[in-house]
Amino acid sequence: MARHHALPPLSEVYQRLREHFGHRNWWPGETPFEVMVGAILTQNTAWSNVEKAIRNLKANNALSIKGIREAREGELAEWIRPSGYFNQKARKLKALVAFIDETHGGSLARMRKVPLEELRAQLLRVNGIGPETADSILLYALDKPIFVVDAYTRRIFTRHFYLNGKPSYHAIQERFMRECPPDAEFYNDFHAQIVEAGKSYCRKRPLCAICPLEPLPHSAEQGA
DNA sequence: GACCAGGCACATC
DNA sequence: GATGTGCATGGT
Repeated sequence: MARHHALPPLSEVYQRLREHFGHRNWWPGETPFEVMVGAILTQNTAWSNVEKAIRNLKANNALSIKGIREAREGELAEWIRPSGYFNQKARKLKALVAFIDETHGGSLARMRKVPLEELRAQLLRVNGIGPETADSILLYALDKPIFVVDAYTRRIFTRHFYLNGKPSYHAIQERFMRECPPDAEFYNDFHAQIVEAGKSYCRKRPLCAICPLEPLPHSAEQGA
């Protein structure tokens, strides 16, 4: 089914979300490194589970570059067990720290100085870091102006006819970054608004009353 | 007891 | 390049 009139620009979508949810300026995490760890632990996992894992890491003084460097992978896995996929994620945390050590001398300050595109390419080579995790780290831990695409983004904007078919991660990211100013603060809050809206979206229903976006008569998913 | 959640690597065609 | 599968916990 096609739309017969023009969609509001993405900036207006952002404004509507923001009026509904208020400013988020978001990512739960006290330090940039904690944000990086959270980005890995939350892969395909509810944040409530990640919180338990983060608490365990803190309780064992392991939520730091040094802490993860010195921990054995086995005990790391036990600490992060509540976040699921704990064996894989323990390996991923080790890989992240090894990358920071080997490529940036163990310094986030040095890492932050690397230009966006180069740093993104470096991150994508690290085991366990794919496009979304890389972009979450760049935007939320390092304040780089890059738009994070996630399952909520895909679902919501497909249902509201901004996306058709099954566009790639890159295609969706391009769409947002072409229409929006390259501003880290803006990308930060926009993505936060999308997550907030996504959480209140019922997965199986075309739309929810709470969704501040324009109500639609039917779902746009499944090639409609 | 299914089904799901802020993915990713790897195998296979 | 597209598609399928394993990874694993805790909440609904």
